[in-house]
Amino acid sequence: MSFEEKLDSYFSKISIQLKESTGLTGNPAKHLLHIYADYVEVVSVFSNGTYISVTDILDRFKDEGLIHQKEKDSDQAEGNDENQTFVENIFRLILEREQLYGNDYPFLIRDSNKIIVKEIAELTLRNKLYFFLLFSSSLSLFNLFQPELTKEFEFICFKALKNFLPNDSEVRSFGKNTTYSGTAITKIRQLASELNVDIDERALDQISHRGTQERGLDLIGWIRFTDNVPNLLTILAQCACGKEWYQKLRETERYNRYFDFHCSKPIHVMFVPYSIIDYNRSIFYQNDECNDRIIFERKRILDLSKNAEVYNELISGEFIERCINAREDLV
DNA sequence: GAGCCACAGCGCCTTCTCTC
DNA sequence: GAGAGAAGGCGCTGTGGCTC
Repeated sequence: MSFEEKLDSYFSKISIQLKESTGLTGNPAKHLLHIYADYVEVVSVFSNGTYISVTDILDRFKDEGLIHQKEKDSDQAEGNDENQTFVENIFRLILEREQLYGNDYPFLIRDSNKIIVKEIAELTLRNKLYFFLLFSSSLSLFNLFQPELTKEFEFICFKALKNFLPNDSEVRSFGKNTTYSGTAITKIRQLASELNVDIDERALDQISHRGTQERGLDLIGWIRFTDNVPNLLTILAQCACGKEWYQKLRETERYNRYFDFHCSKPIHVMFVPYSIIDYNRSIFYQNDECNDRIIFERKRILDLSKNAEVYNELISGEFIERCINAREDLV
């Protein structure tokens, strides 16, 4: 199916709904408020110019089975209060995002309990980049476009890592957008040659000789010296859009065994499209998952996307434009 | 084009933890 | 201690890229 056909198919019967597989249905997971906030933002995108309120989201959660009716009437009043507080907390988080992202935030908040997308004419490229990251973190809602979103997320991360490092540093894509070719072993040898590092042949021998993909490394960046000693500041990066991104945190460590970095250990980093900054407490949500890693999440990626023109290079841009202009019947 | 591999999502099952 | 929900493990499926 071509991209155009996918667009037509998707927008002919559009429906935004939390699926059981997201792990967000059942009872509300209060430690995943940031994921629910993403969902509210997505619903708002499809509301086509109308405010989405706390009450709208409460009704929606009831319809989707996230919020259940209590068996006893006596428990229902307490349950209603809990549900109201839960959704209000989501909107409180959204309000924090408005402060955190400033002009890059593509939504307007009114009275702390209503959200709407900015007027289409007022949306900047940086606002649209925010949408791209939001949709990339909502793959379960946009399953049909998963290949485009994940591939282009890696492209955005490539640009962000380039901007993060000094001008004369080197950044390579080793994942879906790679310029390296051949089997995984061939690609790793090419990379080792560029880095001027020795290879641990025994470790490399553990890789399937028919495997072609990157073995957990999506991006690599390093800062060059003019000498030829492979004692470098090296960044090994993994990009992940899936809800369980934290399970991929250690994948780049394989390269500690493949390469002999002389007298130095590379820095392992993770790029995720999620907005996981807890603005008030100055920590990450799910911070227990990210030990010993530098995380580039939605805010940091957006900040590092200094040239928002990169949005115009995205195939997904057409999808995003259609989303902004779409109206979901259920809202 | 077939076959292989990697990735991400999904569903089922088991185990663990918490609440009553 | 029982029951419910959460968490983790495992295998399957669909998709896409690559080699042969």
